[in-house]
Amino acid sequence: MEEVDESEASWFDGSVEELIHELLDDESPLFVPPEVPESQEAASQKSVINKLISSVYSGPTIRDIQSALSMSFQHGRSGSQAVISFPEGGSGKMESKYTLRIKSCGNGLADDGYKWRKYGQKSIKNNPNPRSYYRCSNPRCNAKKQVERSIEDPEMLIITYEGLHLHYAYSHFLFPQRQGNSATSLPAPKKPKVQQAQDLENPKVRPTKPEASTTTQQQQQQQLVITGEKSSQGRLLGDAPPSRVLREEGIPADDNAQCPQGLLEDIVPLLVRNPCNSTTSAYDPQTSSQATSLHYPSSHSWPPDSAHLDVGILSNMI
DNA sequence: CGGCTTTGACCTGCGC
DNA sequence: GCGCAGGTCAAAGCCG
Repeated sequence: MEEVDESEASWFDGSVEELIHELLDDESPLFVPPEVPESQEAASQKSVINKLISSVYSGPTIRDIQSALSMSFQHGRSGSQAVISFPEGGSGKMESKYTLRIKSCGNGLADDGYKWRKYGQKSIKNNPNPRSYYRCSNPRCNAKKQVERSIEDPEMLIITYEGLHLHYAYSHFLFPQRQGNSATSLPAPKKPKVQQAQDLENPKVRPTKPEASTTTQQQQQQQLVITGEKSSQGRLLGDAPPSRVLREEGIPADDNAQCPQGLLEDIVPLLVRNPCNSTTSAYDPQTSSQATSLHYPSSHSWPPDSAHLDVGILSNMI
């Protein structure tokens, strides 16, 4: 693996445009195979695998991210605000991990197009809100995510993704033609049970009437805040499936909105890319699952009413 | 009946 | 080595 450039690991505290310019220096694909201490044999095996992955993985690049983010901000209407910052990185250990912070005013759930299965919940020290652990329900996929609420802002969801999805997003298969909004195209979520689960994860914050709050949510969507970490190589790293070619450059926003599922979705979740497409819909925040891990509809982990995104991308490299 | 959530127990890593 | 905190397991129960 390449050397860590500590200078790149510092927090970036500027506008999204500035960050994008920074990032554009790097045209490398986002997917970087993890590097861990390993035997020579294992290393050589991994090398072969990496080559295979490289041969089929041709994106997304930082430019793709830029494209997506730009699109998101366009959709976000006037007043969209994005602040991207990178914390100190370079712990030395590479992690295919990134965190997102989502300020939600609805059910507090989010949808990333994947189907998750909850496998644990744990109360965290100094945080009254428990942390939930989810695994991709695809048995061959090692992607995981943790969902917890911020201490400072109970409406803020902190979602940590880890691992790579070795498959397409479920929504890609189920709703390949859907128009822009994953949420609107979804069957109405069932699951009243959610409320119970929701109380668990968010005992203090109770969503008000979702219908009534729609307007407010749309207004709040105008604020988009992204923070995060990037790899010490200046490379964003997410749990992108390694097999999809993504070319968003030159694609009209609308076209892109019609095919929101893709590699980029794994890096920049659906809502980040189309934050405003997911308003007023059949999506009922009150009935959607807290667990985000039932069937596809309820497994959508990005609430259409999310008003505030705080994306952090962790990828500490050696 | 299958798939999922819940939840207590167990495992593991880390700091002291 | 011990204790704590975080992460995972797995049995039980729920739900459609």
